[in-house]
Amino acid sequence: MASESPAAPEAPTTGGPGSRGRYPKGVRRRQEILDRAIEVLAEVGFEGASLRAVGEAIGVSHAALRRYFDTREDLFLEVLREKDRQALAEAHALDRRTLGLSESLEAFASSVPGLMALRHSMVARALEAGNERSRGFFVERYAALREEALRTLVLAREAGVVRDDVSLDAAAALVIATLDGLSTQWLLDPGVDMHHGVELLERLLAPPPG
Amino acid sequence: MASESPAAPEAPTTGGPGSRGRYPKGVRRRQEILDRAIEVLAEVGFEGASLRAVGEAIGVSHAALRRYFDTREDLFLEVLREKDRQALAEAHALDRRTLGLSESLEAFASSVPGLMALRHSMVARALEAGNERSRGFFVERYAALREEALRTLVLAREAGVVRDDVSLDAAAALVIATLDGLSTQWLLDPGVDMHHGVELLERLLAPPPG
DNA sequence: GTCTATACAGGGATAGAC
DNA sequence: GTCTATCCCTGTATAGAC
Repeated sequence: MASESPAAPEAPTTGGPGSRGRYPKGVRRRQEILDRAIEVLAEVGFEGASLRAVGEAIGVSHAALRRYFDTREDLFLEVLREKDRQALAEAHALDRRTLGLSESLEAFASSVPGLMALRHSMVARALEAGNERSRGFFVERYAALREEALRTLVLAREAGVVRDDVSLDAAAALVIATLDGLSTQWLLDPGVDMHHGVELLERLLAPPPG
Repeated sequence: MASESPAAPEAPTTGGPGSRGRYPKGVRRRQEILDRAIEVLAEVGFEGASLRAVGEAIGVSHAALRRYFDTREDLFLEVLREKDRQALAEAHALDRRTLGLSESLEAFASSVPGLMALRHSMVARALEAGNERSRGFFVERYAALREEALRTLVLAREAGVVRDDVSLDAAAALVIATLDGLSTQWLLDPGVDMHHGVELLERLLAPPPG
């Protein structure tokens, strides 16, 4: 039907002109590559994922990757962003009237090992000076996680499963930190039982039976 | 006095023969290099610390570094190990009859930003396949941290500041996870108040006033 | 517009000179 | 014990094929 000639491109998905991969065809291709990259990254993790290795696994040259992603870091961030989108979509189906930390735990740990290692590596990069993209991404991400946790905690308090004398803001940061920290320990040593820790926190947050 | 000729070396510090840097002279030199490396790493972090960059800052070639440390990863692990030793020595002076999470927090965050980023990067590496040295180091490290936390919790319970109905083992993992996770959030966004989170956990662990 | 081919600077690891 | 020279791999950049 409609011609896709460059003279009359369908509207770019974002306002920024001059960028690459903004027009429908390129957008589709970019998404294809991103999807494949997610699979590859899940397998090989951060270190094994040189642009050349990823490109070869996908069937393109490493230079082609950089047509769609400005930099290696960018590609990885997009992978994590996409994974977050998927996880969020799944989470939306969950019941929110209990604290549901254990469920959050599932979502947290559900990521394939490779992607968990990737995320950890990217957080580490974000902490180094001079990686502003990564830093911005994770600052926003953790802020969003805390907000999400806060919403859950508000509902949980209304349901009567959270003590009245705790700051929900502080509790939100604590919950995220717990999931984060316990998953690190568990990834290092599967003998560490994450559920014990999570259940403990859930119980500590609950109001005393009296 | 005593000759230091290779024919009659003073006893190696460890039993492993054939290793490098085992004899007094080499041990001293190795410690010198390690001390300097700690300073450099604290400044430049993980990414900025190529062997060539570290070597240049110290005044040796990158090849010389590898006389004392098998690999770059090895050098970094030794830096972290040495830092842990120092931190442990300082911690021994602390009062153990309160939970003292805030104090632990200080010790935790006291590391220079560069070293915190370094530690994070090395943990990330430990999670990837094929980095057995790093993995082993951090598996042991977290186990030691949990043990230390457990000892503190036992004393704290005797002092009456920890609820009777919580598993101290689970609490130990939880405490470490909290310090770990909160410090990540704080490093990313200094607007996050770690003390709030830590105090909350301390209060949640405390027995109800009734 | 999309991709390949190629060049470059810098990395860790290694061998051999002194 | 330390250095220089070298190897192969990396991310990044650019030129030009189609």
